[in-house]
Order: sequence, then C-alpha cells, then structure tokens
Amino acid sequence: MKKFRTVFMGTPDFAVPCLAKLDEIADVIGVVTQPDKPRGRGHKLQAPPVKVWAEEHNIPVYQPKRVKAADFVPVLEELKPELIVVVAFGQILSQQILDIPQYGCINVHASLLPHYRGAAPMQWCIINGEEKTGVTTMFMDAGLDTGDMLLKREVEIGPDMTLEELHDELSVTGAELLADTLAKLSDGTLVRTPQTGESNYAPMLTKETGCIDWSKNASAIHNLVRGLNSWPGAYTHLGDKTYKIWRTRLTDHAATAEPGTVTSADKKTGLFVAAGDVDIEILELQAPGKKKMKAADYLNGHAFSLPARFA
RNA sequence: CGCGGGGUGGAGCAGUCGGUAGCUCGUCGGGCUCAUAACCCGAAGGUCACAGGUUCAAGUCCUGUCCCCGCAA
Repeated sequence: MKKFRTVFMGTPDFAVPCLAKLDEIADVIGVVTQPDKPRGRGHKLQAPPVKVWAEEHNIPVYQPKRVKAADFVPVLEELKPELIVVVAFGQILSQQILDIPQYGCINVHASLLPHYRGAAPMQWCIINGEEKTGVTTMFMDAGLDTGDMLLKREVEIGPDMTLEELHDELSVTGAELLADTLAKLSDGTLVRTPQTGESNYAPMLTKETGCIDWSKNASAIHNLVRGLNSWPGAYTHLGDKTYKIWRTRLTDHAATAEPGTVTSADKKTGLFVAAGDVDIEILELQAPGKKKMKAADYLNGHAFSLPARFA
C-alpha cells in the first residue's frame, strides 16, 4: 500500500485514533490543529489532544488561527502533501487549500451522510432518538460536509447509550474506516458517491440545548440527558440552583403531577420526576459545586423538601 | 493572577461563640417475620486532604501546598 505523504488536520479527542492509525499507514509530515486556548479553571492555556499526541510522536505541529489565512496557505503548499486528512478540525478549508494535495482532502465524519452534517452529529443523533448512526468518509468540497462519499459504516445506538460511549466507539470506527479508505485509494478502487436525497444539519450545541423541558415526553428528556453525557450535560433548576442530570430511566407510570414535580425522593425507591407523559427516574445527578453522584447517595445527605418542582 | 463552592469512618452530609466527632445509608453479627427496599439489638470502621503556626486545648482560628467541582471563557 502506498504511504501517502499526508497532512493531518484535527483537534479534539475524537480525532486522535484517526491520527494514530494514519501514522501507521501513511507518512504524516505535519499536523494542523487549533491554537492552544485558555480553557478550564484559571485561564490556563490548554493544548488540543491532537497536538499532545503529535508532539509525543515527534510530528511537526502547526496551529494557525485561520488555515485560510494568506500567510499559512504557503506553508501548507511547501509541505507538498499528496493527501490531506481532516477529522473534527473545527475550521473550514478554502478551495485554495482543497486544491493543494493531488489525491484530495479526505474527511472522516461521524454520521451517515447526508444526514447530520455539521459540528455535533453524535449529540443530535442521540438527542433525536436515532437508533443507528455511523461514520462516513468523503472527498471534501467547498460545502459543509457535502463532498462525495467514499465509505460508510453503520453503528447501533442502544436505548441507553450515552454520548461518551457513542463517541468512543465512533472514533475507533472512524479510524478503521479511514484505513480502509486509504487502502482503496491506494489501489485505485475507491468509488465516489454523491450525496443525494434528504439531508439535515447537526449544529453546534449551545447553552440552552442542555436545558430540560419537563413538559416534553420522558423519552425526549432521556435522550437529551444521554446525548449530552458526558459533555456538557443536561441541566435543570430547583429554586436558584442548577442541577445537572446525568442519567435517567424511563418508567411506565403515567405522570399525574405537573411536569418537573418531584413525585418521590426516597433513598430506597429512588428519585422520580414527572415529565410530560410519564414519570422519569433520575439515577445520577450533580448539585452545584458537587461531583456527580447516584441519586441514592445524594438523597443520603440532602433531603428534598417535598413538594419540590424542577424548572 | 477570571468568579465561586468543597476536601470529616466504604457512600452522602452535619459539626453553633475553639474543649479530642455525629447523622443517614452501606458493611458485619444477632433477633423478629410467610416475607421484605420493613422493624429491633449489637459491632467494626475516622492521624477530620497535607505541612506549618497561634493556644492550656483546633475539624473548628492564621499561613502555605495539593486535589476535586460549578460558572465564565
């Protein structure tokens, strides 16, 4: 198999398995990732996971504020990559960049295109209650995840699967699919398939995305909770405090109380809240300033003074 | 130096104006019961994050360090 002279572009954890796999099967001459940014508590500058991995493996790292910038494109050109592989990079590539490598730019995307194009496909798949998703490789074009598809692999989404679990699975699946794609590219058997049929977008998550609307059906709330676990988490309010809800379970008890009402808070039987249709059990939650904990543990030290209602 | 909360027996919490630690759950043993997420009796388990300091005496006051968490980015 041909060892493509390749530039890798990617940023978060999701991209690391792809980079690692690429490093085995291709000649990775450079890694482009987002600049270090002050993140987390106390303004500390934090390096993207892809940068950390690349440095550990002695691969040159580039962190342009904008890849499209006039002063960075020449840098890319000088690297003379035959191929560019992009995985969760976080910046849009210009046509000028797309034209640099003679074998093109290949992207690994965490959905079954043309569904869930965009920034947060995995989250939205779970939030929307999809039962399957997958990864797709494509030749990039100037649009947002609109390029010709190459290979695709499906993955089941279990009824209680969390974002974290799906993320970890798809990141590995994505790396495998990338390897398959490059193998076919190498022996000339890759087939391009244009994206046709209905498409939709999975936009970036915003603050409000995680706010629980208790008047919705319990299954919708359950999907929201697991779709945002482990990041950024679904939340709700009780009085002036914000609680994160990390894990829930559907019940078959029809909800009789107003949505959001805590119908039972017993450490033996559990913590139950009324949703729009049925009650939902909270299995794991997090109070402000506290760690996430099981409902029973929480109730051990904090008694809910009923009646209480989340909003 | 972004703001703020917190580190107390296995878990979650309390501990007021400083006087060597308490609650709920769990665990172990025993009892009651047709039975139990029930109840009763008993037991084990903590150098109160770490290091200094003040004091007759510190979980409780002061200083420094480490770690955890929420917000904001």
